[in-house]
Amino acid sequence: MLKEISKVKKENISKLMVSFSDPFRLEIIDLMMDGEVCVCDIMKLTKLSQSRISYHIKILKEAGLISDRQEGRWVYYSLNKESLFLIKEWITSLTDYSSNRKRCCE
Amino acid sequence: MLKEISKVKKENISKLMVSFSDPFRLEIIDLMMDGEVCVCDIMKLTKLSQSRISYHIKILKEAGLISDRQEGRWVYYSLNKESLFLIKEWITSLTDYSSNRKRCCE
DNA sequence: TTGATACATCAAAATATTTTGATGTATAAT
DNA sequence: ATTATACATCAAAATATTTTGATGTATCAA
Repeated sequence: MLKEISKVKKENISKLMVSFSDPFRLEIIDLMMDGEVCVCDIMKLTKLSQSRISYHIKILKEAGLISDRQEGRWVYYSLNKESLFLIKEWITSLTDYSSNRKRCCE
Repeated sequence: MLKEISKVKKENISKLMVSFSDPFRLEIIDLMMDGEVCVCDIMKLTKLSQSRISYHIKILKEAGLISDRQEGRWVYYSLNKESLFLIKEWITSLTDYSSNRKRCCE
């Protein structure tokens, strides 16, 4: 249950969800499904400006959703499976809630 | 793969993610884990103002994350398991991406 | 060592979201 | 009928996020 997940984890979830909440970030995430990509790849494939991409990449990185690896002039970004697993776990805890109806306001 | 998920579904995902992106909405979702709640419940448990709660409820409802059921003066809200399942499916598709590294920018 | 490439960072402007307080509507109890 | 409760809606203000264009840094090639 979410209530048993620590405050730290809850804040992680919150940040991860925010990182998912922008359509352009979803696009970028989409591109990362096939493996590593660099900013120049994203530029070619999305037609977003370089600084705009860097901004969104930063949000994703700070949420812990992606990892980076530098190689010369290029920085390769890829999805962080652990974070995805954390979210999946959380969603699962939501779907498993007890459906006992209870009356309120009485 | 996300690419195979239809545009409509993608937009659903986007809206669902936005609905998850506010800490107060996460709190409200949390409360719904144990079953149905009404606005007055949420007011008592979160100390948020009534209109503020109504606003967030609206976002959650429009994203399809929650369902409502009126009974007299009260409106009971509960999590919509189908939507949660959709998200879970999507996250799963992300975790299943092939990890074949590929070079870019060359 | 000069110039080009890949990307990050910054501040300002543009835009979007959230909050507040007031008002509106429906239900129900007196 | 009148009043109270539960909630929705609205417009304005407050706040947060995103975009833009400029500048900065590191790497590499000539």
